[in-house]
Amino acid sequence: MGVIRKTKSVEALLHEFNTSDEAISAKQLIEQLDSKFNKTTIYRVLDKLEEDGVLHSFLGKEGLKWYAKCNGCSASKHKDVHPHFQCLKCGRVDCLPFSMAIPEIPNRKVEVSQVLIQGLCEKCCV
Amino acid sequence: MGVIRKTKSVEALLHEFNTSDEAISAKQLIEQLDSKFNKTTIYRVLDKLEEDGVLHSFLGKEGLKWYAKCNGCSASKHKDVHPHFQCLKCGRVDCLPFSMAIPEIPNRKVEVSQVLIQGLCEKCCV
DNA sequence: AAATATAACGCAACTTAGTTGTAGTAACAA
DNA sequence: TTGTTACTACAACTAAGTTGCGTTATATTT
Repeated sequence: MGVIRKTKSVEALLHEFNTSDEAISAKQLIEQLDSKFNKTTIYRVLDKLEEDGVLHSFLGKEGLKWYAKCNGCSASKHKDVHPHFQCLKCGRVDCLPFSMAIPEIPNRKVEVSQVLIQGLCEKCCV
Repeated sequence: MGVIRKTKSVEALLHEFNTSDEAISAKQLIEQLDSKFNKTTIYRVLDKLEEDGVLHSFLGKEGLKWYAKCNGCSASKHKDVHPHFQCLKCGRVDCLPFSMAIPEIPNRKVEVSQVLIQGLCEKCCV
């Protein structure tokens, strides 16, 4: 399937991701768009956008789900191994612009990988 | 602080981690020891054991919290960069016995890192 | 342009991992 | 054995995310 209809919620969410390169958590989107859309809608649209390969998702600290625009990654072969960076001070998350090599492991089949690096971001480092 | 008193719950939890090298999720421990201990107790003892450097924790898929015995990692300098492997079929999780180099990032301060690799484990690969 | 099919939506109720407050209990030192 | 206080159980809560379903909106067909 995928995103078929161009509805207001789809456009609003895409707009959020187009105005910034940072990752956005589902929680944050729900808070931000609370007056306009129901949280169920937001979760479902995010699911769809991920299925379509428009966004990819990952878990930040405390198990919150984050979404970011897919740049290199296709919907079919979704083997993103670029790390995500979460600032421990301001909470912001972004995708780091390089790949990390995930090693093959004897007798196991690697399918997906997630690297979460935590620390202080540029702004909070000063 | 740390684990001060040798209570039944502390012993029972340590026993679980000593009889296997696999990681165990908080959820699983609560199910397993449900008749013996309250879930609050289990969460609190796990916290303590982690503070003490006896266990380390990380998030698996779906944001569940997993715990595993600390082998190399000291309580003070807790920069584990060994990957964790979660089997997508049977759900089992373990620590992979090698370290991964987490790169330094310009203008950022890396503090902790987490690598979660998902795929098929030895048993489910066949 | 109206009719139709169905994808998408809002709402409310639910699920569940994890947390908090508190009064009672048990570990351990004196 | 007594006193301090760390630890525990219980119940009530929090919050992210999910589910079911009747209604609405999109896009296709006539």
